[in-house]
Amino acid sequence: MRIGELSRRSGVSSRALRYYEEQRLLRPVRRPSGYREFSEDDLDSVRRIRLLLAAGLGTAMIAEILPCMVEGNEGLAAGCPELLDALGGEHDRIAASIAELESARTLLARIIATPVPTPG
DNA sequence: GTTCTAACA
DNA sequence: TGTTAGCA
Repeated sequence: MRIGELSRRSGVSSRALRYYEEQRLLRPVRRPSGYREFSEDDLDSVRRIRLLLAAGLGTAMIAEILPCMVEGNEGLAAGCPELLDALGGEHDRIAASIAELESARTLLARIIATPVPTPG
């Protein structure tokens, strides 16, 4: 299928799909016309890419993970255990970010709740 | 009309 | 990432 169809079926803009190719997340073949030709599997790939992006992963990491995912599943294939370490690191980074944000929120709430001393 | 690349906002 | 220009 061409980029327009994949875009419609995936709900992802053609601009984004070209970007994913540039980031080597997708490898469509080229027709003699120069048009990209995507496979049915690419539709699943796009869904996974969106899932992984939503999980806060960068395109480089996603490029490594994608080949390790199988069929309709969103889990990792047994073949790439080394990725679990990297993902664990990502998980920890997110946890650290959450902790910082919670701290900031608590501080802000305290500042908001603290009454200004009235002169006198 | 659709897609392509490149470039700008 | 959206949009636009100029092609094929």
